[in-house]
Amino acid sequence: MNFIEQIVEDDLANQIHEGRVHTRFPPEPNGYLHIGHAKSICLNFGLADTYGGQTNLRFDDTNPVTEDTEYVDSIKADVRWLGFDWENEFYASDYFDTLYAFAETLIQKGLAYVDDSTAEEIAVQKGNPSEPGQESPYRNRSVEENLELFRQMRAGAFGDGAKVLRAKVDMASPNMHFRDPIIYRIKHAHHHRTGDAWCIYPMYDFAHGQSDSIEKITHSICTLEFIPHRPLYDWFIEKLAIFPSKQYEMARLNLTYTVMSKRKLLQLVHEGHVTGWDDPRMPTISGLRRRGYTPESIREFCERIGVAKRENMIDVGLLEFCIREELNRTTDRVMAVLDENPIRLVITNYPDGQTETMHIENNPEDPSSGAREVPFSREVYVERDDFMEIPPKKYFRLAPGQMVRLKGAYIVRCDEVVKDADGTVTQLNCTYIPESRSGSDTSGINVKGTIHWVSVAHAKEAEVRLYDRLFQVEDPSSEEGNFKEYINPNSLQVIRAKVEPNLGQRQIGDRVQFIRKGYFAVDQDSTADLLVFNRTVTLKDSWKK
RNA sequence: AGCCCGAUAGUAUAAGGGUAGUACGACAGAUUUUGGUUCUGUUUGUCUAGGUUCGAAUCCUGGUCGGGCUACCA
Repeated sequence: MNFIEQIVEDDLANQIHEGRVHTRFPPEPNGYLHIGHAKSICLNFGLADTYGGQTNLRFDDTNPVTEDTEYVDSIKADVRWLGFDWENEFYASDYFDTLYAFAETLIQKGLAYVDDSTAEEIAVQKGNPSEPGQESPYRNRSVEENLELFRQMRAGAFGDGAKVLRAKVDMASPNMHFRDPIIYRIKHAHHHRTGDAWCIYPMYDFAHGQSDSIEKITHSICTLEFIPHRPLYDWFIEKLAIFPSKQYEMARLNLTYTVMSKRKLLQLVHEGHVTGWDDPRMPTISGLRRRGYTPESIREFCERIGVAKRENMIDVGLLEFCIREELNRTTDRVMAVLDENPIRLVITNYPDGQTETMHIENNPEDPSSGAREVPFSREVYVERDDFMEIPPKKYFRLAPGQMVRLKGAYIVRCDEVVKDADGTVTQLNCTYIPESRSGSDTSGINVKGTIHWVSVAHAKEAEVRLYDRLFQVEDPSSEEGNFKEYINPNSLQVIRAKVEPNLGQRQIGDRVQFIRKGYFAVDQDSTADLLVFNRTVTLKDSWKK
């Protein structure tokens, strides 16, 4: 049980809200969701699920300048894809009237004032953490004057930045957020939902907690950086005498070899370091989806990383473990030779022109998956990596004089190596053992190595995109200089490959295991003529030369 | 400097005063027609100094280290 669940159970035991649990997931629609959001989504929806509560999806859309419906749509699609359904779909902008009324209430109580100071002046007034701030010269305007001014602000009488509404709290507080925080600012900007109805917009601190309260949220979960905001959150709720939602903070997710801030991800997209928010190298939900990750694997990951207050850096290997674990159970095995120009293996004692149909099991982990037919003939492609002219001691693959099994077919022995003018190996002449046919092997020969292959006469061409980590260092954000200096220049390698003919039936999004190579998903760029595969993750490889 | 948060194997995360456990990783072995999977085993930990207590990872105090706070962003 994590500490949040502990709090919920305590509250339940104490009948805090008549045993009601109501959470919310509050994204700002100014970017795509990433794996860090998935942690929050799983926690919030998971809590409601575990304790019989509800979860609202609420867009925190109080800054029209950066927000857009494109993001609203992608966020909804991503949450659904992750497997969650919200009780209500709300927008902070739904509450603009209420929030405005709250502001007037505060003014009337003498707890807010209109300030004509500039941003710079306000910054100076705030002082610094070790010294108290100074009061604004406008701090003691009368209630009537403040009301009048605020109404004029709303009516559009002033330009952007001319005035702000500030809460009157405590300019000497050691908590900087208490030093008369700005709660409304003037922005003559078009809002993606309210259009031009407003020219003043509430700040986060004057919108989030109140929205929670309006929705009667019982447990409002956010990340650690909001801890200093909590006293303010409580202060507004107390002064406004509204439903007492409570805020709890957990550590955000950090993953090795990537960045997780929306600002940085936005840069990667806008500056073309990746192809878009859904680039398979991105830690976004849409990127992971395109990469071949499943919702189940992401939920499993979120389950395993836990929830706590200490800052953490999760090894991306754990995410990979989660997807391998699922794909191992669920995907068909197929053969693909991932080489631009693979080695041609010629079986000299196999009849020219003959084709045999091999029946190869789809998934040894799942007997119900059945078998498929794979054509075998005299010439097959094999991986360049599966041959070494001078092999090290424990090399189980092809080498002069060495025998291997061609997966699902015969055992062959390498007799002769053919090279081109540059000395590059182009062909291996082999002989096969006729009695070693898979499933009816009477040869009595035991080979250590089994390799995959694709019949030359039947092979289909495919494009394969091999992805590696986007960054070369574990924590790009903590390194010297700009994080972009640490982008991995080899994070994407696009190659042509030879694949089994029956792969032509696959649809976009389908996942397979290329035997001995990894898990791959059919990309949306696939056409009728050319399948495109994204490598989701490699297989574990315990072979060390 | 002031205030706030945190500290348990390499990485995460449990243990609510009573045997420090789990997962991932790493290493070793077994099985294997994927050097995959599976199975078995091994490895490594309570930041520090005091205090309270029969007993402290847990409670208290000081220190150390890490992080946050001084946007008309959220």
